[in-house]
Amino acid sequence: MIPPPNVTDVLHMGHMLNNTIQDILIRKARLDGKNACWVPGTDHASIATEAKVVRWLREEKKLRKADLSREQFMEYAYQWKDKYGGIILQQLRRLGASCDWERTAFTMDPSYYNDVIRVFVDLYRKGKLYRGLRMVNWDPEAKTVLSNEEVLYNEEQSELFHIKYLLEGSATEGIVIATQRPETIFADVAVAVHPKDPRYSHLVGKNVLIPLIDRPIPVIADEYVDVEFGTGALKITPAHDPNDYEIGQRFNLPIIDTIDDDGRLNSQCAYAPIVGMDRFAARKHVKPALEASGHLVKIEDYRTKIGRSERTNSVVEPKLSLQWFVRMSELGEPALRAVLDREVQFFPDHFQNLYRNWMENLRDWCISRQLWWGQRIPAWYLKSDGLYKETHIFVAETAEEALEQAREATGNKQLSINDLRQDEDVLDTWASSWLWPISVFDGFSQPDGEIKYYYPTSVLVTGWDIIFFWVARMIMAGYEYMGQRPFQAVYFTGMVRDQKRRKMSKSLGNSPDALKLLDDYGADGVRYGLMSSAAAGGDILFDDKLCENGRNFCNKLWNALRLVKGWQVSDSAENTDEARKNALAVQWMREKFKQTLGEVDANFRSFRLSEALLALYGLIWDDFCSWYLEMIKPGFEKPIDRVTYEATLDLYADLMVALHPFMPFITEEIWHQLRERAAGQDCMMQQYPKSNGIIENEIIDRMNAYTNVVSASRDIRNQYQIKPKEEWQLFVQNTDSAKKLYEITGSGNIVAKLAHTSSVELTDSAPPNSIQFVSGSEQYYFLPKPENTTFDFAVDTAAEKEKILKELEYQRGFVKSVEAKLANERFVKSAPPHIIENERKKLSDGLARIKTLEESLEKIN
RNA sequence: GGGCGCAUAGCUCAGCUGGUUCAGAGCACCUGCCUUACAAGCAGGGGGUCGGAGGUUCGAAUCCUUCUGCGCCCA
Repeated sequence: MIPPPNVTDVLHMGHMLNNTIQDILIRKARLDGKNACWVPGTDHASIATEAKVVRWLREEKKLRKADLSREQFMEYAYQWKDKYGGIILQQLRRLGASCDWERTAFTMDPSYYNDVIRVFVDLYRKGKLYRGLRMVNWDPEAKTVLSNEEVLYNEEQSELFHIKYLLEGSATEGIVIATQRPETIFADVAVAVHPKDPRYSHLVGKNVLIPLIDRPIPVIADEYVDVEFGTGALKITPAHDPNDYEIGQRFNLPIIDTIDDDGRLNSQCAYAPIVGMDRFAARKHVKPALEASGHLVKIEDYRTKIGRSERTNSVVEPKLSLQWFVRMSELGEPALRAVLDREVQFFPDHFQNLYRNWMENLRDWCISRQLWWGQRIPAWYLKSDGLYKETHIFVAETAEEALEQAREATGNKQLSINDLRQDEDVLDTWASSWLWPISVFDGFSQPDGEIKYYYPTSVLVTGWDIIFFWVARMIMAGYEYMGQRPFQAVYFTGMVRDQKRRKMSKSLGNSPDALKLLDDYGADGVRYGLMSSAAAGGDILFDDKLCENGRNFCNKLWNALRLVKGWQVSDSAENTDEARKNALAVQWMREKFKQTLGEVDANFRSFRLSEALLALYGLIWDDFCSWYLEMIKPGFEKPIDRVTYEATLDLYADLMVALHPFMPFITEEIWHQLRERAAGQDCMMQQYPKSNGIIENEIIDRMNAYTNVVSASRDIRNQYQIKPKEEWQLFVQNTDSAKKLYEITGSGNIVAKLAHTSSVELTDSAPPNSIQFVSGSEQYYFLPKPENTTFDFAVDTAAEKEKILKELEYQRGFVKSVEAKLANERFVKSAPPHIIENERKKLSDGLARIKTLEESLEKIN
């Protein structure tokens, strides 16, 4: 499942990471022979898009939203969407995203829109959707509700009033509360203290009187109260503060709403002198009154965050308003169980703790938004009831149906559509995107169609920041409407951060230009860069350097192609000997490939994609390029034998298929360059190489021994400043193990070729003037060819001796620890057999090595 | 206040079921090489005892407890 990006989005780092991961999974699935489907699309993103449209209207069309009708606005909004929306889908193609483009969906497509409405009606009929009070951000100037995003918080200077509420029946005893809003004390319904606060415990349960009006209210105890803040006593005003509202609900307290839509005190306010005044004027008025009555203890200067309307800059008033809610209790239960039972598996799995914590504390979901861009709520009210006082609600998919309901309910057959008013609000964006896995396969309108084939889907890839907004709700919708999970696995990506660990965002301006990155490093380079350090769930600190690695890797791949394609191929008979010698390298490379594929497969199964990529990177760069190609590379201006050449092309092509999910462009290109391909034959449609079959560890160990000898001789060249290309001689002490090591055809050739020696020969005695070294448990001698008398060098015996002594010391310590382990009865008794076996082998290898080292030391002496 | 996570090389991070594929990768650094695929490269090299303390175990970077220092989410 693709998380649909907002229709307003342009490609940024988060999208690139997210979609690269999805593309890797989808390409791998395709190569594994599965019918992989990846539905792309966009989300209408009500708030973000509406804000953009409003700005566009203001700047381009010189129009204000307030001057437009809803219909006009929507027309403009669709115009905007057609012109500027969905750019991101084009940009995703550049990244290589192999979506099923003909399936592109949009959460406001007519059919999708209908699904959302259908679900709303259905939930309402099932009693899982209701209308209730909720605290919203109210702009008293614009007289509109603001979304959280439209409220700007800034520190401002304010005053904290300490006001004494007298205990009922007492002239002196009382409780002092601290508030910034003395004009709201007439809406108070309680005073709350912390249950463990000794200062007030004796007052809990008693009544205190609101100053100036002397209305009694109870003193209650609640954990919410901060003992440190103010006086530790909090006035509870459910109508004018969200937290107070919560406490009021818990204690079943009444709600007294004293402020009208325009910010003026209304008749609910029992203190007559301020009724009709603006809230700030009222505050000014209350101050001297409290002072005169002796209730005002003191006023403190106070800095606090004040929320102001983005549009009018007026101070936002928390206000209770009627909103639509989805009842979460029943929906949440199966969704929680699904994750706990691993019906839906999270990667990394610790996110299920976060999920559980949230799901066990579910609050009902407010799904109405005071916007126009979105699915309009399909609820109608009788106009005669008056705005916001609706007692008759008709929820239906169409206005006609609602009218029908209204006629029936009122018994008035004469009602017309003009007597009804449709709810002005639209639905929360997530109330459409939670249906994505069902709706994109037409699951609601054609329940027996392709939804049957594609649902449940396999994997969802998304950021953990929307685990509640989106993931949890899709799971809920899945069980509610399909009776089963929407996906088997959820892969959580981390956030892309910059070098200072800040989240990359447009407002900070710290996000690299995604398109420029693609230009600079190529899509494959960027994909490599993103993936090489992106373990599931972990944030990635993005650095261009990572993409540089990716680009360099592409370059490496390309150069290897140049090398291989530059070879002349010979079919002549004398090359069969060459082929026999090369067979060892070919066989080794195949085993190594198989071994790595095993790791890659395991990594894919557990979504360790960066591990899989790094395994392939190492295989291709080190094993294939640095070792294998050098082993089989023909001499200057010499041809390569046909057998080895063909085997190499096959290996190379298979490597490209294996790497293809990660770097689709270059692998496709190289795959085509390697051989003539029939039309329609593509790398992306091949079969992923199989890791099955037993791995011949013996050949891998053997090759390890050879490459160690090569490395040791290169080290010596470095030390003695011997030119890499200068041909020397290499002898190995004639022992049973040495004979065995070099009995295989081609083994000596490989070592001699890579170490640039004329050959590797067995010798019974140390050749004079040779440099000794030990590799594995063999003793080697390295010396110039006899004719190369010009070469002037002296063996640094002291240094050689020191090196051997150091190595001896290490090996002896090593053997000692292994011996101690094996002598430990409890170890031998309780450790699994293969561990013990391994320890025994370590011991014998170590002992053989010590023996060789000791002999080597003697020779030097 | 509740919850989640992190601490391993100079930097960014891997390290799965506890055991020589356990201390690893890339970058950075040092030495030598423009070697007839590749200087965006090649060949070598130095560098960490796995945040501190305790415990479980024959055996701990890995499991448990605790402390310290960070980061995030919810309130």
